[in-house]
Amino acid sequence: MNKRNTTIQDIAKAAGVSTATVSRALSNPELLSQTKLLAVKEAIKHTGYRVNRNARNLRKQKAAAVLVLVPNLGNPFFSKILSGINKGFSGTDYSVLIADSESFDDKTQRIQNAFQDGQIDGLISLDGTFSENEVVEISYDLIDKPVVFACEWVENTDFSSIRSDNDSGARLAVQHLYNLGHRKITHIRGPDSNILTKVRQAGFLSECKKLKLDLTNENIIRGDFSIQAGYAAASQILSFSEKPTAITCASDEIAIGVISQLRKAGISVPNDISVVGFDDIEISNTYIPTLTTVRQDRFELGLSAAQSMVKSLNNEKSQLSIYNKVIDVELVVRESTAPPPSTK
Amino acid sequence: MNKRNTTIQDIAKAAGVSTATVSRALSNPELLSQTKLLAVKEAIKHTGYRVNRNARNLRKQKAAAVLVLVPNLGNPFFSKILSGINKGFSGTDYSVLIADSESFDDKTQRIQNAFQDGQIDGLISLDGTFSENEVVEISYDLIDKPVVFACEWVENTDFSSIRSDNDSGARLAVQHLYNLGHRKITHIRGPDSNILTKVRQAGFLSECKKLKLDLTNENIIRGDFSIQAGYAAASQILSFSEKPTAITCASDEIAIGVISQLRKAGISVPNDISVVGFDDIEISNTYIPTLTTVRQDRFELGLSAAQSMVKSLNNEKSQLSIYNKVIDVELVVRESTAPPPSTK
DNA sequence: ATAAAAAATGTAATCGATTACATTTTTACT
DNA sequence: AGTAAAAATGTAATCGATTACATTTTTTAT
Repeated sequence: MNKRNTTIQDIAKAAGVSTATVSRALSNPELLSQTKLLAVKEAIKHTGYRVNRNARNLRKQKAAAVLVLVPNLGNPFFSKILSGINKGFSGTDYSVLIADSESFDDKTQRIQNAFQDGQIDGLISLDGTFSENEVVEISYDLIDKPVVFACEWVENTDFSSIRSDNDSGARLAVQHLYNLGHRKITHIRGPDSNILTKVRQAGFLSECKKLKLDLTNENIIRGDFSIQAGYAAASQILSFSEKPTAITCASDEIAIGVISQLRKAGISVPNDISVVGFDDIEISNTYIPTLTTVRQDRFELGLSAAQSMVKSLNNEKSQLSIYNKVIDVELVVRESTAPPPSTK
Repeated sequence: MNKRNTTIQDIAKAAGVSTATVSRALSNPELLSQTKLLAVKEAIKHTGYRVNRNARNLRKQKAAAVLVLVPNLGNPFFSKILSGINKGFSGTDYSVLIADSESFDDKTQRIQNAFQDGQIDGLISLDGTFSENEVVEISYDLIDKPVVFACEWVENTDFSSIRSDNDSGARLAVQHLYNLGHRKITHIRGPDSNILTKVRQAGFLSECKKLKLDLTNENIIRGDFSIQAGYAAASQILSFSEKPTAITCASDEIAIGVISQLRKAGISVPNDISVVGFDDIEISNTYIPTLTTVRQDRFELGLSAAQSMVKSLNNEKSQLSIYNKVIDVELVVRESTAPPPSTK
């Protein structure tokens, strides 16, 4: 029942070599002669030996784990990214620890602790809402430790980052509506503090200007990424003297909220108003109406982030290099957009 | 830049005590005199010392981590459970590792490895699809190590398990439809191998019998939990000579797929056919029509699983005890159900 | 054939905390 | 006051792998 673990000593004895040789067989097999290597491999196979991670990590001063910081685990948007991250680490020795920003008061404290405890070698953050102070805190402690932002990021910092082409996404949505004949378009933005909000709104406004569309303060409605924000935005829109003929949203959830609320007020999507989402979450293809949206490849986002982290982690000697990658987005045209009523 | 870590030795020196005393201050403060305890605490605060997990774990032969096995991370259903699990471990010393059953060929191998490498102290599985052989494999290696199944489970085994009251859920759906006047109800079940499929179907059939409803082989349609399965099931139903007036589904996703497909064939939900889902995922409250469904408290499921795991983990000496918990479900009545057309 | 260089292997220190066991100090009781 | 019991503290071995350094063996070049 309480059999002592098989250790490197046992293997050494069984194979008739020293512990150093066994260790080398494990991590630098090219240093060994065929004979000894074979003997060690044989002994390992025979005993079913497995290295003790704690011992290795203690000696190597590593954790063999990375922390993934998720803004809100309950939000299905992130799980697909996680899935990609997991994929990116499968086949490596690294474990993936997951932490939910929401579940602790002081996330930088949490990150620092994890690093200082030797629990993690790197950080992948899907959460871009760090204040300047917080950035300093994690940078200071993470000297020599890689940090990668995925999906969201922090402006004016030099952390690695993998992101979607949010600007193009916002523009594609506007272009699509413009081509359908829409001239009065409202954008429902995400939460104020969010970088995605900023970039998508900028893309929206810039494209509107380029197309010479009139812009008033009714062109932007504040929200957050939730369905509830969509409800609220719809109510606002209903109060406008001159309603827009089309809406672009900073997320699919907003879009769904808007559609559902407009419908309650007797306004049909897309017959009366067209709606474009952002993200292409699972449901968008099945919602009624199916949602025209800008697809972000979330799995790829996670996968790339993991891969760039692995690269950084292996790059022991050289100073940390910054990887940046922008992933293409794609406009998926479905039922929620149509020409504006007047042109019918 | 490369400052040596602060160790227990440094603290001992600073506080004028032995390393044993420092260690005790960390894990058994009640053994120490006020004076020494204070001195140690002071030194720790002053230096910002943090224990090295690898060293502690090596010595204690622990991992201070648990593995959560998720059938498919990309599926939003699980993220809320994960969130609960995370919550359950916050405030403890344990880290949560997440693995995706889908991402490796041999999941028991993966689990065994994690245990043998000393990477984990326990396993929480959201995945109940283990063959007899696989169960033996994990049981054998996990002697003394806690395993908790959450949401799904494996029959005829004595692992701890936290689950929803699936039987009641299935019955509640049937009762609700019966009360509305429905007499011909079809159930769309989940994937064959899944325990939830089995239990929900049994609940459905048993309740139908209790209510003296006629049952033919058209009362059960095979599927899996996906939207696509809903599509397929809808097509089958359309081919029935005598269509049901109501449908209960093994998941909300199925329900959404069914509704969307029926609608394409010109059949309205709930006017022509009523549909009840299972789970109450995020979208169910916003889908058009909003979905009548059986709510599972997924966060609670995860939280309970984590808590029972923590209990087992702390219960060092005593033999492993089995915790079982059944969590109540609740019928949430929304727009997708109505009396059958004939009674209008 | 021999010296020098390169490759292979071994010895033992090391990573940092925990804890069995030994020792000292304090408390309780006669 | 004196002794036994209890509490507090210390010493040093230990967990299991890695690696600096030392030593031996093999290869290469003259």
